[in-house]
Amino acid sequence: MLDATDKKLLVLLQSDCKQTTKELSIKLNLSVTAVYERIKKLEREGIIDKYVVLINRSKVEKGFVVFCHLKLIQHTKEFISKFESQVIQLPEVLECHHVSGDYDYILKIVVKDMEAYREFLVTKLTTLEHIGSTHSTFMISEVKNTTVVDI
Amino acid sequence: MLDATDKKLLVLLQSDCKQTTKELSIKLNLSVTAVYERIKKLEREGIIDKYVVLINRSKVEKGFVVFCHLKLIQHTKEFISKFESQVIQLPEVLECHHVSGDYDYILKIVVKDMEAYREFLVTKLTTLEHIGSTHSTFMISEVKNTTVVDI
DNA sequence: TCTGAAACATGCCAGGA
DNA sequence: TCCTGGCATGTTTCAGA
Repeated sequence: MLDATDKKLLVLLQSDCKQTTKELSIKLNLSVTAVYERIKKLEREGIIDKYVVLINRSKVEKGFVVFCHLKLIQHTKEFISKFESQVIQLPEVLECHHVSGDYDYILKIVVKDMEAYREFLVTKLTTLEHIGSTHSTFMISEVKNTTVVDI
Repeated sequence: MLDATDKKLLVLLQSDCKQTTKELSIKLNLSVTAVYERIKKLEREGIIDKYVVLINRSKVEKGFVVFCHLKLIQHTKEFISKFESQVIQLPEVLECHHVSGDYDYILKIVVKDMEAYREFLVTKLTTLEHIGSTHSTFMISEVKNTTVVDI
């Protein structure tokens, strides 16, 4: 399993994966090779999933974030899997979570502005099959948004 | 501004930032140096925000995701900024969005299991000042979760 | 599982078109 | 903004503890 050094390493990499193994080795009091092998192990085990760039959405005209709560008209297996396979295809939908409660799904949608969202709703989202109702909640400001999981 | 090559480059880096500039140069039909300079430009402009590792939450005992809708008792500037500065400190809270609608905030919280969430609610979240009410929605399954913004 | 050194690949900076 | 070339720096492998 993960020891304290692995956990520390994961926190460091989650904040900045461009650090060299040398920098990491200093922070962890290990040799360069030791760090290298620990990283490879974490990759092999699938704990490290991927290395990605995070971009500044507001600088590429994607600053408008909407949380859309959505209900299906029925909860048959067929309707669910049909809806899910279609929603995955939509690039505006960054996240789709099947959830408990009044609504079936919570979607996080990113577009340019309100007009683009209206267009998305009308031409894309509500044209999916089996959708009962939707309820849109608009983001006013982003207080916190991190990908770093504290282990 | 961003030309088509920049956009393609950003999509590639958002999916995998460990690709070498050589690999990218082939995919983009450019020289290694040209790719290198475009990346540096995107970093300078702040469009590329950071390079991070994404981990597999379920493999590190953080597979339990909760969306918590939260209301403040009042909306004075003081209460808002106090709440926001405190919620940022909580490592279990990956996201906190100030939103329109019935609730003031939507939080995305990641913990080990229901018991850990109960503990978090009782000892951390509800001890913050000025909180009116909360409504927790539990994730049943993750249909889609990407950081890639289609530009 | 760690260390240290050696081979190899890549990142990065000139200089010029 | 692009290319070619070369040096510096990084990654990766391997033997040995």
